[in-house]
Amino acid sequence: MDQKFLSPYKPEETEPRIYEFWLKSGLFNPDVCVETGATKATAEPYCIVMPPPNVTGVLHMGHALMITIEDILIRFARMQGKRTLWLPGTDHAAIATQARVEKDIYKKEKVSRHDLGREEMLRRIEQFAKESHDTIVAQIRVMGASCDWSREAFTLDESRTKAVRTMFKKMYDDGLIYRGQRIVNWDPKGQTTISDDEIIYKEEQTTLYTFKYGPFEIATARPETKFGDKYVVIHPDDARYKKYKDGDTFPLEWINGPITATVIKDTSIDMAFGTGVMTITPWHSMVDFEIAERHNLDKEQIIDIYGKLLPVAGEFAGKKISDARALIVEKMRSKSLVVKEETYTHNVATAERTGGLIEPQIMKQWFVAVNKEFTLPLSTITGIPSGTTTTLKEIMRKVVANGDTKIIPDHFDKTYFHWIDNLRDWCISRQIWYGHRIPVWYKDKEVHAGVTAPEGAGWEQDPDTLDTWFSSGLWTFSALGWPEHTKDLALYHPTAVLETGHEILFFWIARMILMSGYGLGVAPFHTVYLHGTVRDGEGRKMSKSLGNGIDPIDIAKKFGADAGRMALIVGNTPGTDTRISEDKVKAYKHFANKLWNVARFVLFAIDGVDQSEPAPLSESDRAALNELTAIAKDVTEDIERYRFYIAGEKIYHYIWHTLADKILEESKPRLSGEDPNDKRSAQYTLYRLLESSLVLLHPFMPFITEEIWQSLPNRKAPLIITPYVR
RNA sequence: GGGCGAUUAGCUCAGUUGGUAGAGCAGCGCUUUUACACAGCGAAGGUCAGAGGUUCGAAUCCUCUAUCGCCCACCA
Repeated sequence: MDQKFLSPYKPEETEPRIYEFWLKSGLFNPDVCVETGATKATAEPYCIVMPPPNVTGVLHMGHALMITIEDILIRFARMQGKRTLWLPGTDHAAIATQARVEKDIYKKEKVSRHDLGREEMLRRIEQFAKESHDTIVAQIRVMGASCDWSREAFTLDESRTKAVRTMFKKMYDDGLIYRGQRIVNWDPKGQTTISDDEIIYKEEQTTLYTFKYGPFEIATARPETKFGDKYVVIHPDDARYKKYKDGDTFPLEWINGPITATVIKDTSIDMAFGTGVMTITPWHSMVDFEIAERHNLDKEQIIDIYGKLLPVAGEFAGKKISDARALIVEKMRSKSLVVKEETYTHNVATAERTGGLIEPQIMKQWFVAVNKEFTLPLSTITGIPSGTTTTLKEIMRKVVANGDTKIIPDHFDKTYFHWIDNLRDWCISRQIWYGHRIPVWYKDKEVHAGVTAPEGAGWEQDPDTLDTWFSSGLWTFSALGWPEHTKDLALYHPTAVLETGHEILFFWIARMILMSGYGLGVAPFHTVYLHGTVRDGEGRKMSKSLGNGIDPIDIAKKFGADAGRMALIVGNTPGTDTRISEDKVKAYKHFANKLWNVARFVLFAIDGVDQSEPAPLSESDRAALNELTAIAKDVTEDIERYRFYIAGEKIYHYIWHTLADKILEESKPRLSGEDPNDKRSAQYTLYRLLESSLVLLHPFMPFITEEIWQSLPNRKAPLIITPYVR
């Protein structure tokens, strides 16, 4: 017996060594598994494309949970003999990464990206992204992830750029991508548009002013936008204003002098709010914009992209809106137009990345039309046969509704449908520098969309970049080599499982379904497994400001990655938040040591002899072996049904409280007893039970199980490719 | 405002198709017995948020109420 078993288990010594052993074996690569005969070439393919972590810094425990679940699925599939590929990668995360680097640079050097220029700024971001990437890869390795590093992809590398441009052109040619004047969420601080999903609403206390507006009274929290308001909107059923007809005009005295206003009747007005009358600012409000669109009204810009007032504001032109508000109210007072001022609490839209106050603007942007009909030439999507006319929205809906993709836990499909049904056209252009530049070139009135720049001089590329979710949406197939017809793509797509946090169901999962459904005519994955948020011991979200974040590397150092993995998995049901504390991890470190000592005992008991030759068994030993067979079957079924939280616990419980506490104890007198047959039966049984336990536990605690496996007598194949059910 | 989920032992959570409640941690008592004190053995601890209903039988299915959490939308 190896001397190392005489002292307690040391994960910090074992884990890096075992990971190196796996890397050297090449067995993370399915092609190597086929070459060495570990996997049959004809075996069923099984693929997970890793959700690419953002290269914005370091991984947190949420990523650790993701890595653990996926590694369990992957190791389980590989041990079942499937042709198993786990493809790792990272995401450039355009806005998030640029904002992070801009912040760092400003903190250190007090300069903005505009001071540095596009080229230098991009150089700095790429440098940061590379360092962050290396950190992330190191963290993923520490967790024991058995992913194929030879296939690693990046959402902004050459191959993925080609995929993005190919998809853009295809959608453009199909009329699904268009450029239009539309109201967008403008972040004056970040100087970019952002998507609806990147907005965070913050509660704010402000003053609600009621102004006299001709014969009406109107309420507003934003006096500084009111300069151009020349439409007054009333609900058609509002009895108080029956005498005013749609289209009536009337003169009135307004902020900078007399204007003429027009009455508009629209059912979107809430009669119960304030006076039931409002004026609209279509250029700077989503709701107002929609009213203006419905009635074909004029739209006028009041505020520029830096948050300053335009000449329409007269004497206030050039002032920042934050400074202008009080001055405008003062002027309104002097003209006796202020009727009422009251304290008012409402939510203001802010940008998730920069914290800037969102100012809606009408701008020329690129959009993906989600309701526009087109013909899908080749499709295996249930309910959308090849050659039928459909919409992107319909694809997103049917893939989930008809079960091509199953979401776990299933109650999330309600949330998903709710989102799909309220979906508007997707604004995909961003005014930032880091990311995929829009593959469109202009020359005078000519527009060229393509994978490469057009021939000839005088073409200028669109300065904007694409929403990062555009490239993420292609991930399942771009990572496998699309648009090239690669062997990997044919073999591994659609992928088996997409495992991620539920907070990106809309951002990402819906868009992957859109892209794969549209581009390839298939659902990108059979199953979506959504894990919950990992919280600290007190139930708080882990964050930098609270300082309660746990680095997976620290956990691995202190308790072992195996223990960290078990702590994240056991009792953690899909879609539900989980708490992680050092106490819980410590418990599984103890378990690792328990298993270590079981191995020590068994190795000692078998006298260093290979016990794989069957022996005549006592009745109780036969029962013990049968019991384990039953547990193995049970656990296999649990994993197949994505119940890792219970599978892990069952194996834990078996090893500790059956194998160690009962079987081991009962074997002691038999091992030192007089009956050689009984001793042999006990030895064989102990050996078999240990062996099977290691197999069962391997997907959960890969390091220690492989380490012990390697110490068994006459061991040839690594545990990582040993069949799961024997 | 709309939607989703949760409420089970002191704490954190399981409980798969309905069959008189389970685990870890903490705590209590005993034990340093030659695999392990990162341990063993033992005991204790819950009217399963509340009310009503379906059923031979409900933590589990249905209705309502309360509390908490999350997501979406956002009112001038």
